[in-house]
Amino acid sequence: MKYSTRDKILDAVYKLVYINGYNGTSIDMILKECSIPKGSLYHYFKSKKEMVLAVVKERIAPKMYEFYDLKKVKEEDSIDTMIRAILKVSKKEELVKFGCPLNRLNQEMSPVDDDFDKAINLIYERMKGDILSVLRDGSINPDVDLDSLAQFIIATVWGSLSLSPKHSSKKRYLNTINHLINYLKSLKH
Amino acid sequence: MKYSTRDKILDAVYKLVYINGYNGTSIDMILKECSIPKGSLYHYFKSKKEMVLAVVKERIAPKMYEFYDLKKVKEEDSIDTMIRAILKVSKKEELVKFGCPLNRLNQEMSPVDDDFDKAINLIYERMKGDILSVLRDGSINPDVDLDSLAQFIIATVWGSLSLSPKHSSKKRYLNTINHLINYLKSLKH
DNA sequence: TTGATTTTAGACTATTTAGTCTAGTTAAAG
DNA sequence: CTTTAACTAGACTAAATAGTCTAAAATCAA
Repeated sequence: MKYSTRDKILDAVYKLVYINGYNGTSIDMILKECSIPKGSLYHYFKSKKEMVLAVVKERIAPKMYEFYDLKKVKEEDSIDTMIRAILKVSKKEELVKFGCPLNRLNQEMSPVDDDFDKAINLIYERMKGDILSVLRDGSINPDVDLDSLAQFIIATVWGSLSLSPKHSSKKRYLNTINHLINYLKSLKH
Repeated sequence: MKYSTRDKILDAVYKLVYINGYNGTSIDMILKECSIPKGSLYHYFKSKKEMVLAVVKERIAPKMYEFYDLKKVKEEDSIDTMIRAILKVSKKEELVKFGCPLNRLNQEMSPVDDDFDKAINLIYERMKGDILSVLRDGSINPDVDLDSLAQFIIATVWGSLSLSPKHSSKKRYLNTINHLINYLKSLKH
């Protein structure tokens, strides 16, 4: 299994854009990071934007589905499944340290570029759908609106991860998110 | 009361950086936005970075303290005060549309620049302190950790505001944040 | 092996970037 | 009115930016 040039590029761009943002990452930084010449880069991608959109689809999306993978943490009770997924996030060091890569790019690019907005929202909607389907076949108090609850869960996790990157820690995340867990427990039927 | 050049610059930079980010805002964009020559800009600020740091201190900070101003919404019960403050956020159109300006800049700059990290964290800590002092003289269940609760409130509000700028609305914010309000109510002693 | 295709290589270009510099203008202070 | 200081004006510079282009090298199919 060889490590293709295209994969090398996508990995480097993922890493650099995650930390420096889209506008904070230059083509030269990317070339240096993965030691390839410019010709190769523009052989695989027709522009910087196309390249980063590819990263969204081929790197960020799978990571998001994996981070919040609900099948792997399935419990008998749907609330317990959610709680396990939320706790599992704390084990991903990069998430705790730098926040959610999708949320970061979303904040930078969605207000100024429709293509990013669409690509990112697609992932967001699927995540929300995944959460919803877990919540639906659970034992949740029937007068709770599940759609807004799914949204609330994502918003709270993202928000907790976004508090001051430099001073973040697993412990801080767990302390914050503990309130979400308490709330979820209170919704059990 | 005259509208000084310096104020004009700070207002323009606030607006442009809010939407386009630090790296997405060029000096030329700023000059165009407020129709002043380059010489004036560099007369008042020695660099782009100094200028945006001034915006953080003189524009973003006051706005944050105002957005979440707890004195103006004071109720008898501290939980009710918090709830009113959280609901008041929905009335600020720019917040609902583009998210929290402090959080946006924080995500872009804190991981890559210590000066921004410090300036932003100072504001964050003061906000947290303001919230804490309200929570403390209230009727909250004594085994609730107030520090992490304050953090949870900020994280949840910021997270709710950051969900897909383009598709945000007052209604969506209120739906999401309603779960936070339910949780806060459940903490009453 | 041969011929075609894909991939690498990096010099080059046009534009944009932050920031400098000097001369001119306006306002304030005496 | 005069002198000094604050401010405006924008041409200019050096570096960085995204992207182009042509030629060479490696890979693949016959």
